[in-house]
Amino acid sequence: MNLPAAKRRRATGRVTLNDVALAAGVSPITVSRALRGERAVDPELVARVREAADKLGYMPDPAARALASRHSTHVAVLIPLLSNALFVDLLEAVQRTLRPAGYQVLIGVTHYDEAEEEQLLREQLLHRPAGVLVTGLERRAGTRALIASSGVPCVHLMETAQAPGLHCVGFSQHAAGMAMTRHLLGRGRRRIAFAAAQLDARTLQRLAGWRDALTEAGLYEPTLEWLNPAPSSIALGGRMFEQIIGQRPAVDAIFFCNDDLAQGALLAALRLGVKVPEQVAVAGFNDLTGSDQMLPPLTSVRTPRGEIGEAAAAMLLALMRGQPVARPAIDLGFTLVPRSST
Amino acid sequence: MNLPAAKRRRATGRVTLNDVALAAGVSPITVSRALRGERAVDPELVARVREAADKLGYMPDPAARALASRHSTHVAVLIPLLSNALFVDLLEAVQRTLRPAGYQVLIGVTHYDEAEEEQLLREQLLHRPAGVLVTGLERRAGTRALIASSGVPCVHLMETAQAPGLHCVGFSQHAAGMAMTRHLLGRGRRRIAFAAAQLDARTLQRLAGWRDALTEAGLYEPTLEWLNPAPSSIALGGRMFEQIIGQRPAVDAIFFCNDDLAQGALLAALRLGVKVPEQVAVAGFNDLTGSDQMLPPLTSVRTPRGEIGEAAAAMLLALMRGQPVARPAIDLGFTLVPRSST
DNA sequence: CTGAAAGCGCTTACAG
DNA sequence: CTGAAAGCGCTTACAG
Repeated sequence: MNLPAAKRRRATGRVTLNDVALAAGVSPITVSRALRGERAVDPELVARVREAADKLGYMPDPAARALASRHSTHVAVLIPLLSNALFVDLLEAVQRTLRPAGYQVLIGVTHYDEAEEEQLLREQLLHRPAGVLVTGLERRAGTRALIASSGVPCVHLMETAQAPGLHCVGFSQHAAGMAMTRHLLGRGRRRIAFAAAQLDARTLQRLAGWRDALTEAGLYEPTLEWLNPAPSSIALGGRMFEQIIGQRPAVDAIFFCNDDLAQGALLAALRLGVKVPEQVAVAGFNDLTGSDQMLPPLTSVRTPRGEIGEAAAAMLLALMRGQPVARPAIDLGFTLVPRSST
Repeated sequence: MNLPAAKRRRATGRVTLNDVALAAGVSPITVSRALRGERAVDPELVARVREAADKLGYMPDPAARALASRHSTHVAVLIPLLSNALFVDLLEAVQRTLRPAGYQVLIGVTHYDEAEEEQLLREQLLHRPAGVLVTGLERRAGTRALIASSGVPCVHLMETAQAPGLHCVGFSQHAAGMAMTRHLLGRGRRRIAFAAAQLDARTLQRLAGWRDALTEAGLYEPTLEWLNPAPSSIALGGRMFEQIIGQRPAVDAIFFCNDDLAQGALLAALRLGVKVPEQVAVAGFNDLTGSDQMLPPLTSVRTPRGEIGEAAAAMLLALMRGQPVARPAIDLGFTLVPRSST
């Protein structure tokens, strides 16, 4: 190895494609192709290259690869919050599916802020991600344009709709809102309040489902809506419960848009001595951890976020590989979980 | 713009450093230096370059930058779980500090598995991160060697210790364990059980703190330790509470290693009709969301994870910039939060 | 303070 | 099926 000094000047000590090529006695480009399993390379050469690569401990440099191919192995994932267990479950499932396929997940937390989402996406796109996963279907026109013009494959999480070129995995938030409301109606409740925080797009779809179910039953009344734009939390659920019970004692059921609110409500009921479900039924959404441990156990809707994360990641994988996608819009449904709180 | 075809062949349409250089009438290298604020560049030139870059909407390519400089703008962060709010708070603080400085966070979830941690780090290191953040001080020798030989600056989260070359931000888990135990002793408790799940390094340090405080008081007894390697959860806390109360009715206080367990215990107590704190006091750790809403509100230890995330990220920032670090080991303390459960 | 040259480690696009 | 050439878009190291 008598390379001229100039050749060694910036040597990083890293094992490169070239080293493998020399060891295997082929050209670098053949190593590249053999290792990526691209095109037809003589199986015997592939074996020789593999062996040399293993022996030298060769690992491709993602930066060089990204620069040359104009695609990194990053996948950008944009979620509203990390403090909602829902999105953590989603993320874990995405990571579980994408990592073994050789992709790195870049997480962006939008805090339910459309401007922040656009800014994050703009930054992520600089890294030439191989794919993008975003939460929900609604966003700024600028953000949508950014995605479209980037040409990067994109799958939408948590909601589902049919539209040309749209890829999404989720379930009908509206139908889930209706289902829970009908469950409460089925238990004989007549004054069913809807209590929500955050008021993001999906919460509003559940609200619409509740509204439609009550209207259908001839029991809809605008004053039964309790909407609070503040972030969802156990403490807020307690306050909302006190408020509703205090101002509308005739309410006989409260459908909270998320389990943390409902859990807070159950704790407040215990504190206040309000009997659940005798005096008022309490229902939640998402079936978060702890809901089955509450007193009484909380009726909720189990949402398939793990499955959504996996299916969306699998769909993105196909898109990134240029493979055909059988169903571009997947509805994974939901499960009503009746417990003693209703 | 009459470039020969060959010049345009692989044009990406992206605005490059070269485009800015042409527009500003300087060499590309001067643009590079001006934009990075490196060395002394004529202020007038800097202004001209900035203007040209803004006008063209130039954004540097991270892959090209990483390849040439051998450092990406990624920071790898290794945490045990995303399903513990503690680490989510940590992560949010890290992101909040690192993103404005131009760094992207790559999250690795180790699931409390040392082999997985090593594997994740190995993958992350391929991306030539500018820095690494890891949770805790204990890990495999191989993982430590990987960090050391990479030469990438590394800061340790959640624990603190003095050692040459070691950078860490945290607090004394042992002292916190002692403090809570002494609080219980101060409330007249004499048979104080310690109930833990997961059994990671930090949990065991709290256990040691509990043990030392009880030994000091002449009240230590091995059978008061309830250690379960299963993942921590509200449901598990309920089961452990039932078990302890069932098998050792004389226990007059239980110190749970994490708030989720303690919350589950409080719910189980309600279910079983066990009076808290009259019959048995219940304490938790980390002061997680909802603990102040429990019935009775849960006594806990507030841990400064937000501050830890910020301080660690700031320290890493200094290391990545080659700046001196005043204090390589920062102890941010903790706060005992007494509530009605003890 | 500024620049021309070389190179980071890969892949694309073209030949054969 | 295999390869030589060129290039991806930056920064390093050396001069001046």
